Amino acid sequence: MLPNQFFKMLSDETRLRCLILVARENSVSVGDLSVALEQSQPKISRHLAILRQSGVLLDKREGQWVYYQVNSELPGWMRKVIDGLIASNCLKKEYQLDINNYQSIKKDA
Amino acid sequence: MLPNQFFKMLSDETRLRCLILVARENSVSVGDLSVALEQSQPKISRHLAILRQSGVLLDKREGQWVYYQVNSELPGWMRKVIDGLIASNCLKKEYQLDINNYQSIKKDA
DNA sequence: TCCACATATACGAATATCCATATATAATAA
DNA sequence: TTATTATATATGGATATTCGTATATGTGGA
Repeated sequence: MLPNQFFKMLSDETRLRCLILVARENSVSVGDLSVALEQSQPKISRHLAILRQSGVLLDKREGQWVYYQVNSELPGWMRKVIDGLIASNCLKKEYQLDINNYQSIKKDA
Repeated sequence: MLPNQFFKMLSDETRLRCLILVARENSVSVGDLSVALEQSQPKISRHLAILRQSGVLLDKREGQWVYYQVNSELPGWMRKVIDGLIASNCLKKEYQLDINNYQSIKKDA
C-alpha cells in the first residue's frame, strides 16, 4: 500500500478511532467498538471493512462475534505511525474517552 | 489540528510528494516543485495552499519566487510521521525520482 | 507605463466519500 | 424450524475532493 493510501485510511475520524482502540486493546469486537465509540453498528462495520480490505486490520470470528486486531505483518513505517499516535502524550486525551468507555464495558461484563 | 485532519493532508499523492520533497530539501519554490513532480503549476499551487492553510508548511516570498518549508513548530507527533516517512528505507524508492528530478534542476542552474 | 514571469485563485464538471436506512448473512438456542 | 443476536452489505442522497482551464495577482525590468 502506498503511503498516501494508508493515510487515507487514517483520514476519517471514526476509522482512526477504531484503529487506535483496536491497537491499544489488542482485540476488539464490532459490538464493543460500536458501544465504545457511540456510533451505529453499520457505520462501524463499514469502516472496519475498509481497514480489513486494505490489510491494516485482520478479523477473526468466534461464534457470533467478530474480533478485529492490527495485522502484525504491517510494514515498519506503518507500525511506527500507529505506535507514534498511541505513544504521543499530547494525543492521549483525544482517544482516552474511547478507552474509558471500552474498559467500563469490559468491567461490567 | 486533529490527527485525522493531518492524515487527510497526507492522503493525496501530490500533496504528500510536495511535503516530502520540501521536508528533504528544506526549502523549495513552487516552480521547482512543479518541474520535479511533473505536475501543472496550478495543481501544485493549490496543494501547497492547502498545506499552508493547515499550518504544515510556511511560505516565504523572495522576489517573484515563493519558497515553502516545513513549519518548524509542528507538534512532535506530526514531525515524527514526516521524519518516519523520510527515514524509511522501504519508502526511499517511492520518492527518489522526485529528489533526483529536483537535484538535476538545481545542478543545471 | 507596458510586458514577461512566477504564483495564486475562481469556476464547473467528474468523481469519491460518508451517512442513514433497510436488508442480508451467520451463528446459536429453543 | 423459528427466533434472537451479531455482523455485513446494498441503496440512494448529500457533501467533499480533485482536476483542467481560465484568469487574477504580484514582482521586476525595459
